[in-house]
Amino acid sequence: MSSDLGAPPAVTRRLGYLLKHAQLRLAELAEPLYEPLGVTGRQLALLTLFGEGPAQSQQDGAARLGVDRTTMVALVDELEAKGLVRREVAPGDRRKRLVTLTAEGERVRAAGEEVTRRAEALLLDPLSERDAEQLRAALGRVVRGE
Amino acid sequence: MSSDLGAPPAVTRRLGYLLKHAQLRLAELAEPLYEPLGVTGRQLALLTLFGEGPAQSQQDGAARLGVDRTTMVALVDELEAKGLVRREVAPGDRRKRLVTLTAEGERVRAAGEEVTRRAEALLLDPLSERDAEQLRAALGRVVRGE
DNA sequence: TATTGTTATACTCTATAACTATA
DNA sequence: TATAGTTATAGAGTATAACAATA
Repeated sequence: MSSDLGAPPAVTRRLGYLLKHAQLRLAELAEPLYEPLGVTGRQLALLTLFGEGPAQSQQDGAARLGVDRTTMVALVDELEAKGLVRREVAPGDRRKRLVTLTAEGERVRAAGEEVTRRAEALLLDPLSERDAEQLRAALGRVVRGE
Repeated sequence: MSSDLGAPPAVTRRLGYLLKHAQLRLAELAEPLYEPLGVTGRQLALLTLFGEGPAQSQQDGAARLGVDRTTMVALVDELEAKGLVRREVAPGDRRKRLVTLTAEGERVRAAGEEVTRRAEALLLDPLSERDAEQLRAALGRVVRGE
């Protein structure tokens, strides 16, 4: 009954390992599906971000996404180059740039939403409907720290 | 009753977002605790990997960790430079290098194991014991694709 | 003075290609 | 010929520092 008892502290049980590999698997499943849309998963996430609610500035988006504002510049550059978003000077504060979706951007966002749903379904396939919902809820609480 | 109905397709509900941010939060919580040990979370994961079961080659470790074998070279270099692991030519196949923990490496691994437990507990704090266990189980199944 | 966006730059992480030694 | 380890190198992704415009 020394350290040989009990399960070995397998790397594969660490949350760090599990989170990283779940992410890898999701990317593997989703990226091929995104490709026909001409965007990456990250770009699609940005379209989702800027597509919801009232127009947000780059800084707002960066904060919500948890990236630096300099990173956001490059990300928005990509989408703008593809004609999926526009930068507009914010009325009332001319330092800010509101990022809004073009008609094409909205089209891609909607199509991407559907594809994302499919990719997530593939990832969650091993789980029951209920377990999948609980996983999403648990992750949400953990991320929000509540 | 157009697209305004129903919940908005918030970025924060995407699995990609949730997994990434759960990982970020875990890193935030854990890294400060690892610092006194003089290792990063990644290095500790490697110690856990090579500390369990029979001695594994670099290639074995790379496969289990899901990284390239060239990446593994650099990772093992770091640990070797700190005197935490040794490379030994595998008896029976002199191409392979078995990675084994030094006494000091074993000491750090054990201390790190404890610290990891604490960091994970902090991350999972919002969840009940049972929900936390279900989260880990669900992630495990999703990662293994079963 | 502080904030938003921007650029230049550097750092981390990771992989691909080519080499050496073994098999 | 094929595999394990290694090196050199390049590509993502990200951040820090410094600057311009605006508040």
